[in-house]
Amino acid sequence: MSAQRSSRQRSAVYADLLSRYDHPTADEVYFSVKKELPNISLATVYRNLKMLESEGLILRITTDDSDRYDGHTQNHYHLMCDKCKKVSDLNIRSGFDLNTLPDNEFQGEIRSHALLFFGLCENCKQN
Amino acid sequence: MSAQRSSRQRSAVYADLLSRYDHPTADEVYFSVKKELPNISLATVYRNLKMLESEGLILRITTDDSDRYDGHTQNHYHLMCDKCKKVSDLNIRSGFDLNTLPDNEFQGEIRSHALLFFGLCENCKQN
DNA sequence: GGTGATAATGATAATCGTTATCATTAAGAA
DNA sequence: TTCTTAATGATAACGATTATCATTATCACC
Repeated sequence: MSAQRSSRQRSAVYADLLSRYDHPTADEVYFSVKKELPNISLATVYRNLKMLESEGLILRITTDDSDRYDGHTQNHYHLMCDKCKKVSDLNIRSGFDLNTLPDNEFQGEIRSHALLFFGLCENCKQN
Repeated sequence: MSAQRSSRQRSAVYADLLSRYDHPTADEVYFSVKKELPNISLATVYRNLKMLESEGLILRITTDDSDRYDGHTQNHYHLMCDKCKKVSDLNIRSGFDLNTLPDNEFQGEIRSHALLFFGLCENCKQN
């Protein structure tokens, strides 16, 4: 019943994300993977990004513009630069668990969160 | 030069957001305001939501689906329920400033952040 | 190493939230 | 009241993402 099969396309999409740290959009992954698999379709890229995300192999970063993807799933956050709009990695002081941040009155259940910082990346801060 | 004028439409959009706590989408605001101003256009709602946001009078909550709006700008966060998909308010233990969370190695500048929690709202947790 | 069932693909149409366009209306200063 | 032009309503356009569907390719089983 619905066993998953491998495909060169999915492997290529995943390998592309593992090889880079610039948090590309689906479109950017598409053009990058196209160099190796010229016939790949944009729909296939979207499909595989979604699959890889649901398997927990990659992260999707929701922004005001297009979503961005990250092949590195170790715990970290992201900064979107107000000036150059690039997304960069941001490490957090250890010992924090954001999911425990809500006050004690909250009777629901926190399972996860999405956090995106804004400001100036290191490059734009210096120039 | 480009003085802003008032309009019944903008006032109605703002009043609607002030009167509710359910973080409606643009579409939901549209149908709500339509009761008072039957001829209002969806484009006008979008325009005014954008204006009000840029003036800092309302908040926009970016989600995977449609954006949602909040007329109450006191510092607080939001939870999107995994089950019912509603967005509810979430107060945070005082004393935290998330913008200081990145470790000391970061040489850029944090100005703001967007944080959305996921899990179960109080209603869905109980049922 | 075939072969058959079906998961995955490529091409493209469709969807949907949001924005742009533009002729018309209406604030509000003079 | 008049005049300038900001704001509106209607709707076309846009862009990111998803759905559709005929074709291709994986891989469990012989």
